[in-house]
Amino acid sequence: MHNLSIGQVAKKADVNIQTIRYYERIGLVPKPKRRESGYRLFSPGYIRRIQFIKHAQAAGFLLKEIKDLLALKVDSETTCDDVRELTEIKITEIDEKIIHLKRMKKTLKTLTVACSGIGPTADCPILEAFDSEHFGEIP
Amino acid sequence: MHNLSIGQVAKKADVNIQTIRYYERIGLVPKPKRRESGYRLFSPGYIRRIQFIKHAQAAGFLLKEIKDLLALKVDSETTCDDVRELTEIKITEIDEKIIHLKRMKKTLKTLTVACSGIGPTADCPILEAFDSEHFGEIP
DNA sequence: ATTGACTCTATACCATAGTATAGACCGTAT
DNA sequence: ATACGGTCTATACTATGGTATAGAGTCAAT
Repeated sequence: MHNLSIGQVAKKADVNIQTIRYYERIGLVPKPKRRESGYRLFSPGYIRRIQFIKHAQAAGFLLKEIKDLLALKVDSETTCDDVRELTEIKITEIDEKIIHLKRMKKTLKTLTVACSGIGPTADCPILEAFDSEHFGEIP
Repeated sequence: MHNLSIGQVAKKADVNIQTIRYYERIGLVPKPKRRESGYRLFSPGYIRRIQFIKHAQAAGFLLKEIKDLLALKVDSETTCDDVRELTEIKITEIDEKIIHLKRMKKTLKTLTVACSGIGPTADCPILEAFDSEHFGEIP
């Protein structure tokens, strides 16, 4: 089996048909060949390509960044080090997100501890905190 | 000073004018009074309301959820416990996001370690990993 | 009275990553 | 030959949280 229809690729790569067309539209995958009727014809390598995208996405890369990654892959001028650099930037970004989330969590945790759970919302310390001018400051 | 123009509120609450109109549109803030000319007239309490929204947002709540929070605040039937429940759900969500990010980070970290940084991208272990069928599996 | 700053509405646009739909056309099995 | 399913393009819509713009009208100071 050589050429696959878009439906077959979608099934094998476990993505929506529209997603494949979307990837093509934004230049994330090359334009496939076409039948005379206009139907797309995909070589089996396309499935790998889509899985590559999905894996990189799962690792935290945006489609735009994956596009860069794929460009590096093709460009013989670039080295493995370029890829590693992008990966390290991504790690830093992830670290920043984690720090941010931890800070949010800490704030909420403090508020739930202060909240007895009884009484009307009018006296709720959580809502009061959101109302405070000093919200988020370290006491 | 009693009534403020939208520009004054925007400045004091440190948000964009359009943001205030947007909040009004989605029902996050009540519709303000109007002059005869149609100009909005805000009571000073509006500034607090917008700051409440910004604080809750900084704590990780979506505008939709903040709307719920504000509804609880007004409803005399609900108790402080309802607020705490939403807050605890939010903490759980934040935890899940942190776990997800840590997993992503670990994957990328493993890949950078495997990458010598020298050689062409064709031999890059990071790109190879994204190409692998076993990506993300624990070895 | 006129200028300049402000505000009004409505609409469109940004990023992000798709999904859904309409209406037309194609491919193949019966 | 016709029915059914697949595919085509183009466009609109989803969620999220806004920002930008056009063209009209208003306010206040000079």
